[in-house]
Amino acid sequence: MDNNVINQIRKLSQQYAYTSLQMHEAIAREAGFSGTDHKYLGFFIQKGAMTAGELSNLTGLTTGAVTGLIDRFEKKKLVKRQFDKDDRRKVIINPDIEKIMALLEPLYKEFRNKAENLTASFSIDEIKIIETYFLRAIQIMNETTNTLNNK
Amino acid sequence: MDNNVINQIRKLSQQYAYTSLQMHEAIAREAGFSGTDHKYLGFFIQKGAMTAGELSNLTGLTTGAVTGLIDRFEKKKLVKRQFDKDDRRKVIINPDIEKIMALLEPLYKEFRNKAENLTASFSIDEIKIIETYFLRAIQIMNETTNTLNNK
DNA sequence: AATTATATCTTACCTACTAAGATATTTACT
DNA sequence: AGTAAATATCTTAGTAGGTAAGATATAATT
Repeated sequence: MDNNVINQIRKLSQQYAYTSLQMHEAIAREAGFSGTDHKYLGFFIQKGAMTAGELSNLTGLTTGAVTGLIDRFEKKKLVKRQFDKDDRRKVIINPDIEKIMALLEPLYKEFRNKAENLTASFSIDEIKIIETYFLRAIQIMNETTNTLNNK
Repeated sequence: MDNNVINQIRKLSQQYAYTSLQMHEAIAREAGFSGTDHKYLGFFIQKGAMTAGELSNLTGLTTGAVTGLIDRFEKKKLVKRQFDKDDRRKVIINPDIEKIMALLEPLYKEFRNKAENLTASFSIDEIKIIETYFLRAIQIMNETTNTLNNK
């Protein structure tokens, strides 16, 4: 295959990832999250309740850092700490999904509408192609990350 | 269009961006960059030489933070400070692209090979579709970011 | 020549991280 | 059961990298 085509896709996918990061940072800033906390908000929405230890594993942060993270979110009443009934050492982080959503949704709305329109502008067959690309690319990146992290 | 299809693409694109971020962080860690410096390496590769002020604008960091950033990169001999001949206030950051590449390339190699194979597994027409999706999505995200940043 | 503007650096302070150890609880072993 | 070891989270001390404000050096303006 033409190298230019491959290079073009490579550059576009890099740019896509970077632009996405920029947008998420802008949204987080507007929502009042300083620094890197926005990176962890997604976990609460995707995974729902989890223990502090699980969050530590997911994020790669030390348990001390997770304690601080929960403190900051709790102060904003976006999550609540609860002790596990069966193992009272465990701290279950209970996110207030509705509140988090209510905070973020207005900021995502513009993007979401446009993105939906973009998707809808493709045919089902075309979407299948995009889906396949995403799925395989995600797989490849995960493989690379795992290789590096287990070195 | 079917809402499930649209939702699926939305989730995949989110996951794609997040997975990409994870991979870049793993690569940066392996290359010996602490914290968030990896975010700025791309600027040097893409833009080449630039002044400290330009970097400050590009990154959104204060000039003080940029001074520290350049110091850290200079200590690793990945960039050099030079004074502008015509305006001696200006500090030109001269990246050693070859050295930066030599540092990163082995870590990207696995991913790059796999990504090229992935791209090559699609037909030209299919690639055009993926390209179009990326281009439009990038545009939409930039619009959203700009809207938020100018609020 | 004096004033103002600009580009970068310095300083003081702050936030969020890590590493190591403290605390509370559970599990395993005799 | 009683003791030791393991586990989950929190606390503390130290560090890195950020901001805001002001210092310094140079350039542009009047």
